[in-house]
Amino acid sequence: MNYAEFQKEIKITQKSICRDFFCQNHGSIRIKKEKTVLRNLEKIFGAALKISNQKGFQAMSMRDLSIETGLSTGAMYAYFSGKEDLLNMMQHHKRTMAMRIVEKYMKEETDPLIRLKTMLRVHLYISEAMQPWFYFSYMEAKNINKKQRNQAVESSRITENIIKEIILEGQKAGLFKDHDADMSASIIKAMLQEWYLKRKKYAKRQISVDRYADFLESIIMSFIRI
Amino acid sequence: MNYAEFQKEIKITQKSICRDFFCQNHGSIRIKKEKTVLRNLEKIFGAALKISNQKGFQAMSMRDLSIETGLSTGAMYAYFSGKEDLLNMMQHHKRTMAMRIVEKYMKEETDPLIRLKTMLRVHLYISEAMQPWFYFSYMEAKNINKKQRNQAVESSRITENIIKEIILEGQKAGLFKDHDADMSASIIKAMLQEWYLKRKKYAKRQISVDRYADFLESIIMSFIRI
DNA sequence: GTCTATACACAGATAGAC
DNA sequence: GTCTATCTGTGTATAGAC
Repeated sequence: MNYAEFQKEIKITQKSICRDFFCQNHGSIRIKKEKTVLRNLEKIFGAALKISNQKGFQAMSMRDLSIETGLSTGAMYAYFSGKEDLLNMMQHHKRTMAMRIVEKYMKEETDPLIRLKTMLRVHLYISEAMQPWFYFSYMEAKNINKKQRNQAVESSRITENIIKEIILEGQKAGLFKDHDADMSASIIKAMLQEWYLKRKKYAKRQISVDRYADFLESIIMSFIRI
Repeated sequence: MNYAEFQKEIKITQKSICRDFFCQNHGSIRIKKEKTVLRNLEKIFGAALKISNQKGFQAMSMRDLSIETGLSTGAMYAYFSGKEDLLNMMQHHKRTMAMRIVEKYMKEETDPLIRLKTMLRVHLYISEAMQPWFYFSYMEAKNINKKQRNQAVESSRITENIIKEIILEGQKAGLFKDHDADMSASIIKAMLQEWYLKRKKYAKRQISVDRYADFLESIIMSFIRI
């Protein structure tokens, strides 16, 4: 699998993300015409990600957002009940989107070695397709409410546990070295996060997500495999 | 070298950090009595790091800072000219402190293998001794002014280049595998950052900086050494 | 040196016209 | 559905007493 294939299969676009969001949240959105909602949600999410990822969500004013979207501040409140609500909505949505895709792909394999390799690629490719969302989610995690934060911590723990379980299976099967599985999983997750946190740096150096994935795979294999 | 030894040799304390700061900045601080300045700078920096690292620098109000330090808002403005100034001061100071220590240690060795190992430990140990500063510096990097940001990018580039140069030397000496040195350096830096970015997680799991250093060394050696 | 009181700019949010 | 106008709270920063 490479990124182009992944994209073709999943088709994560701004529009699909918004459609998905509308299906799950049409209760709390005052506007009812789907086409209008999609058009404006795309503007709002896009603008919020752009401004927040430049200077932080707290530093983004509703006026900033209004200018960037081309909507009035009044109009925006038809799509969310307040600034904090927008933040929580976005955090929640990123999580559910990402989790759903991971689960779909991870169910298909059983061999630990292939599972590990697949897992690496799926995570990298999702974070690439939704890079602004992942960056946002990471940098703004401090500001969300307790309930959401617990969910975020839980979700991150799950990701790490998936990696850990694969490593343990590999060790049991005699394929992997006897490293501390907890620590290995942590480090691997850090290397995955590096991709979306420093994406600009890699773009400047013209390193594609596929090349990054290949490199990661090679170094992880060299320290984890017997 | 372990962390206890490092600490004994360097003695990085909040007080030493503030004394150091005062020596370099007494021009821009209105108060002149050193003892008073040190006492209050320690309060201000401590409080600013605590609150910012909880909810972000932008979200921290001067009133918050005033309550946490026990100083009035008026009094604080005797130590910096505005909130933005405080941020830039802190960013600048973290950089110079860290850089100075790294340079001191890195000049002592020539063998690439030992240089790499030393470099790992020195970086981890500095970031441990100044963890709130490192976390702050990373998370608030977006908000600083252009001049400071360029310095920050430059400083980060230098760190990465030091690692890269060591790897290239090791390859030339026939000690290291022929991996892409740029990528390897990036990944190693990411693993170093992981320590201070997720320090709470490791504290909860009772993993010390020494154990983390040992683990990092072992996995880096296993993928980098021939 | 430090405090209290306050200026005044700007934030988020809403009401009501269109 | 969207806009304009505006309310009200909170933010940073300062002036002047002590």
